[in-house]
Amino acid sequence: MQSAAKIDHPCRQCAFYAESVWHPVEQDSLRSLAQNFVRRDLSEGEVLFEQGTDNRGVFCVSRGLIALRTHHADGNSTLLRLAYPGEVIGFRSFLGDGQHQTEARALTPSRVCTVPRSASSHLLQDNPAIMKQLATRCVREIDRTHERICSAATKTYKEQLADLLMTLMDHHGEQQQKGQRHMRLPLSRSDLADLLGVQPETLSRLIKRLEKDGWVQIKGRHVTMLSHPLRDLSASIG
Amino acid sequence: MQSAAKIDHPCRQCAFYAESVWHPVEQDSLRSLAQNFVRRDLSEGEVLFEQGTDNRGVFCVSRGLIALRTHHADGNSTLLRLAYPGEVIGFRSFLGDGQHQTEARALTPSRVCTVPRSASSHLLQDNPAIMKQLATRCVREIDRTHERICSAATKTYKEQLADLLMTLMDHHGEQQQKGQRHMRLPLSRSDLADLLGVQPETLSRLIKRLEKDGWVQIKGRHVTMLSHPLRDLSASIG
DNA sequence: TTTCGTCATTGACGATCGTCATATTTTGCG
DNA sequence: CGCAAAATATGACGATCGTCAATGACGAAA
Repeated sequence: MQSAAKIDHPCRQCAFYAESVWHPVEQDSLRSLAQNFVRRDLSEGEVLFEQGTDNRGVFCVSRGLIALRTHHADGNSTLLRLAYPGEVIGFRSFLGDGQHQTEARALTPSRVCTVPRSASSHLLQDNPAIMKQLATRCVREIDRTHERICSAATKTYKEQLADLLMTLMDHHGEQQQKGQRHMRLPLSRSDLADLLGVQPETLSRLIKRLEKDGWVQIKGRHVTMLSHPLRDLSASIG
Repeated sequence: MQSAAKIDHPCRQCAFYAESVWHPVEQDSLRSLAQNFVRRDLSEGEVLFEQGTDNRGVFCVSRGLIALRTHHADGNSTLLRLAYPGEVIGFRSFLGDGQHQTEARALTPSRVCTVPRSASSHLLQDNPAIMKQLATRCVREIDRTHERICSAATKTYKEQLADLLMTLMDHHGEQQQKGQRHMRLPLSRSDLADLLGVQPETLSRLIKRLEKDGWVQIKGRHVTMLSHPLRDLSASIG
């Protein structure tokens, strides 16, 4: 854990900071909250918090990609969701029983803004505006899980994989040339399969099917896809 | 909408009331909140709120069973979740953009405690203790959706159906005699299939398989199951 | 009671998925 | 550069699911 960076706002990409700009009325309390921000950089594969440990605060993803995973009693585990930049994680245990029910691991080199529980719990707990912001985060996560349920009920695995690849490309796409976009895939095949709820062998065949359609090319962790047509894939595939 | 019942606590089963007992420190604000409770009885099939309408408050289910469903642009719809007694619904749109993204329909004759938005929005919005309660509701719903994701990833449809039937039996089981429990199934086959994410034909075959195991007997809406063995079904089925 | 419409079940068949086994590729390290 | 371990891909096969079509059961209204 680094020492707090108290000069200016330590995390301009942080959604908390952004909202303090959008809502000037609440700015004072949020500014004092920002004073307690701690910036932390995570290397690839580094764990932000482990399942079963005490909640130490609320985290906002600034850069990179964080995977939230639950480990079951039988040794298996499930990749619950990915946290992209701008999203807040850790509020579930912060508002709940105080214990992380998931493990948070950086899939790429990442940066998070930490609001330590010790330093500002009273500020978070007793301030209705900030409580509402946290509640809004919860609402967004509920929306996301609802969308996921609808996706699972409506779309095929092939479409879901296409959607996932497009979202990843939006966040991790590097350069764009000759109508193609490229990225380094931040997830392993196992993680991709886990996220879709299929077996790794099935995922491999899903990838092959997408490649046969010509929408995308995946070799190892190198992903290349056409810029525009893939955008319509989830709608066009029957 | 009925007129408010202001004598005593109108809804003793309501979780809001229950928590006001558990946390005496917050009792005053919650008692004044309870003054605004409106009790509303819903007949089977009646709609509590429709998708796309403005949020009119927060609802707590006292009795019965409420189905939350989203209608998609293509005419299809997805049954997102069931709300059992003690659960709070409507807070998503209350805390969010103010518009219901789901339709709430009573599957059985039900009773809900309504906290009208107009009467108590300031109380809900400006009181950190109540905001935290609402946030806690959000956390619980996130937990439930996470469990659902894990179930979908881990269990077979057969096990998921067994789990669902057991949960329904816990809430709607009527009498218990000779080691058997009985209930009137509160959901149609289509709704059951929707909740599991399968087609109605598949659900019918899932039921047939459960019946062949001898765990349960389902004729129309009449469900009879053994009291104890089914409890272990989800663990024993390989 | 009869009729009609809706809901539920059943059958058949093609497509997809899970599982196991085996090959191939990639990755990390010496 | 080369090797070993891990990750990924492929093949085969049984089980399950979705789809379409047809049948059967149930309830509401005449």
